[in-house]
Amino acid sequence: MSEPHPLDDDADGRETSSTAGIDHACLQHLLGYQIARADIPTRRAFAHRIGKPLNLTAVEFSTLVLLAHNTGATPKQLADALAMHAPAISVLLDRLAQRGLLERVRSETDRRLQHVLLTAEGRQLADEARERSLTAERTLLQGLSAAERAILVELLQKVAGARGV
Amino acid sequence: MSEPHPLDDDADGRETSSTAGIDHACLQHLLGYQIARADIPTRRAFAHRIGKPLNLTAVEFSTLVLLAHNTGATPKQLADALAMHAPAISVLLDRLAQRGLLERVRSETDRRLQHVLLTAEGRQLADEARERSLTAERTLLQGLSAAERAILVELLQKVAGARGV
DNA sequence: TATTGTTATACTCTATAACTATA
DNA sequence: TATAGTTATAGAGTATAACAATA
Repeated sequence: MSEPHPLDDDADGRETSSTAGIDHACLQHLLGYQIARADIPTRRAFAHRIGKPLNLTAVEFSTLVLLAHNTGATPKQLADALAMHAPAISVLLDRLAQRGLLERVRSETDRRLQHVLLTAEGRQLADEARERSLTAERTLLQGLSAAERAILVELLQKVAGARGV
Repeated sequence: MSEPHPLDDDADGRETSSTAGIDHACLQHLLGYQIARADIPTRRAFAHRIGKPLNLTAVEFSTLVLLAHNTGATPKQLADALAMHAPAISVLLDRLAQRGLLERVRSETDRRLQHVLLTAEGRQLADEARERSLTAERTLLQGLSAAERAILVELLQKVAGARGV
């Protein structure tokens, strides 16, 4: 996407080679396509800077950061915030608990509920991860000005809040 | 995301209820998080307007549209354009071929290559799908001005072209 | 009767290795 | 020796149903 014109044909009209790219101008205007494409370097940057070194998936990262700022959140709240289903959150929390990063305690006032609490180790990892996320973000968005970054985030928030159907 | 302040606590400092949302301001500035959130209504709109009525996944849709504008593209070119691995494209094309939407013909000049061609039915479905995508796009982005839409697409393209690592 | 959370299960996606046929 | 494409397979992610405990 950084090349000026990544089309197949040369200027003199030579046949398309099998290794050259094809023209995706027909999809460029579609938000879903652009989101999917922007997601690729974003996930790669996450994996490189956070995921692999800290052994965290994207949702594990989000869960830890959310819990660091929302002490005692319930699994249901996490599921809603992360757009995940209850069973997925359940096994996710199992995994993080087994690593000693968090604990689940029954609510006193409503014994159906649990409150999820980070351990000291969990909080430390959450802080480390969030710090790394700032570096990763800078590297990923170095082609954009500060104003452009702010606009991008704002517009994505508008899309996220859209009804869509 | 459309509410002004979707925080847990009421103004008088009442305790967080289990059903209220939690504060994700700590993640709001992260591009990966925003992309993941914007992806949700986008995929929902796709499924509602195109995926279910036309029985197409997002990559199947993209494949048909790409082929409609790049007659005779090779599986490798499609794999590169869609950021998919060769085996995934292989079974994807199998599925679409079995539905009578496309055909694969061996290249005369290099018999390792195939050229993928839409059938009349495939081309018709591609046209129908692309037409529906315009409607879906309008509905999804009705909260944004035309200028904002253009900026959003442009900024996402910049991100897609970023090195990121 | 409704809600929270768990377990079990199935289905899709993705990733890799191993193979063929061509060059 | 390298490339295009296929098959087989394993792994992760995601979805639903069935269940237990509590309200």
